[in-house]
Amino acid sequence: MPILNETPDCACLTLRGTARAVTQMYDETLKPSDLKATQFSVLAAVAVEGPASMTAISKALVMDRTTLTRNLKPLMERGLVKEGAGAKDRRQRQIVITRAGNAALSKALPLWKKAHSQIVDGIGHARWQGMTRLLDEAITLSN
Amino acid sequence: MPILNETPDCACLTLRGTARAVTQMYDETLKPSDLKATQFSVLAAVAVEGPASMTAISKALVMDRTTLTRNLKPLMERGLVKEGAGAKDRRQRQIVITRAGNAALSKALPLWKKAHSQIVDGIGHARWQGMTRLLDEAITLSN
DNA sequence: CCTTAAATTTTGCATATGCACCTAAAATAT
DNA sequence: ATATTTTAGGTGCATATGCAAAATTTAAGG
Repeated sequence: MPILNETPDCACLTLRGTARAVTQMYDETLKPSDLKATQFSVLAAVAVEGPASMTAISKALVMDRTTLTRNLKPLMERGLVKEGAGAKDRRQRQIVITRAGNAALSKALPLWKKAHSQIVDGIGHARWQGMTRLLDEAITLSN
Repeated sequence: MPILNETPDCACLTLRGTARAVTQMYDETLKPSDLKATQFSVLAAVAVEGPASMTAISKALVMDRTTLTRNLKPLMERGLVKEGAGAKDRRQRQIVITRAGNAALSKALPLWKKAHSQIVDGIGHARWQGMTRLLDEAITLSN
């Protein structure tokens, strides 16, 4: 057995593993809404950011621009979001949520709340706040 | 602007975003070793778990069995891990690290330590311990 | 103007992720 | 001994992720 007994502590491994586990629970809980956790987040971001460019949405999600392009694709095909017309700059695409998108979001919201509570209530709101701060610090330290 | 001003707190979104940011930093730091963060973790797990079955390794990594199958593929093709022979049960595959795999791991280890320190030293060891506990709790709450 | 630089987004390539389903082999039951 | 169930693993399909490079359009410099 070689040198490595320290790697189990790996920050990246731990964070990725937790993200995987939590994502699976969210996916399972959101199943009746036909949205996956990531799709819900993207849809919510489009809803909140209003008509917005790809770059703006990707920044709101702290997600790579090119990843957003592909994550929007299934939502586009299902007609939950669309490309709006009000683009003064012809390079930009103004992404907006559709009526169907809002309906899907409304349907998914109570399921999301259930999944969210399972984590946040389980950990406790105060401790969850602290955890959020730590996660933000980890992001800052990565940049 | 609809109902959702609560979703920015989303546990799943926050955890996934942090995992993405941290992974990118690890990937960048590990670049000279020609290993990505996930590959490093898988390789380290194979090294530590010794000759072990797919299921055993996937459990050690808290990773889906089928995901491990594909994550091992590039490592296999590069000859960093291989299938050993000592399988009494013909269903099982005994995965072992190769000499080249150990060399790659040794080369990557100081880079991993650098990336790890950037997060853990930045946050502080005590607080990182607390964070690890919280992340473990989140996993438990997801099951 | 016109050339070059900058901004916005998409594509090619490669890996990462997991559910549903399939195959094969071993364990158990009858 | 044969049938059933359980266990170990892989495949098909779909999404998720991001770097490098391309395509398009706008802005800036001379």
